[in-house]
Amino acid sequence: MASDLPLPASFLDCRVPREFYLRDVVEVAHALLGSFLVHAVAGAERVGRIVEVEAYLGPRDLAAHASKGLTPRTRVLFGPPGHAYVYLVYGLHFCMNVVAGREGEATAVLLRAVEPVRELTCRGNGPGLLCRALGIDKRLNGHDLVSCDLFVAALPGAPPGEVVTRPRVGVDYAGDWAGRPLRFYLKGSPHVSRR
DNA sequence: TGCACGATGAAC
DNA sequence: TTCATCGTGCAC
Repeated sequence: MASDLPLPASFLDCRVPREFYLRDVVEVAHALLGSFLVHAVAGAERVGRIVEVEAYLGPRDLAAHASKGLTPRTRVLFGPPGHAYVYLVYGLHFCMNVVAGREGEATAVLLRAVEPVRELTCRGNGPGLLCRALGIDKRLNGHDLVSCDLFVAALPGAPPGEVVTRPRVGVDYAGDWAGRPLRFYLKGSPHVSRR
């Protein structure tokens, strides 16, 4: 791993609390970089270190799903923070967001890439691959992240490293919002998605 | 009820 | 650059 800290036998003790998500979405996006996404499957912890994220700023953000308003699909986005918003893109791949901010703000962080740490089935450089690697699909939509089977963990004192800021990927349709610098990734990580 | 189009990934 | 593949939102 990029930061060769000793890893715990189980990441559950390092799980972040609800308050972690109850902050400004850009702040949460930065806090997620360098932390760990954990999915416990059949007794095994699948773990990836988050190296790339994007922030989506709610209904006013034309690139965000929340800009469609409250619909059956965006229900989870408008709900309480610390929950997973998982959806199908292009009929093929799943993407996972973390709901952030206050309930009703519908702000969220898209998890775009992880560095494989433990028990991953493939590489995780890209939002679709990330979900595939960790075994995340639509069934986890709305799942509480303050739980024992899908959660974010942060090691105390883990140095996140230098962060690169760029426009978000694949949102050219969003007008003025397309160019906003809301994509963040760890500089030099070979596990970020390309483009 | 139908239709256009994705917050992608992989192949050509 | 093209294509796979299907849920969603919106037009009609």
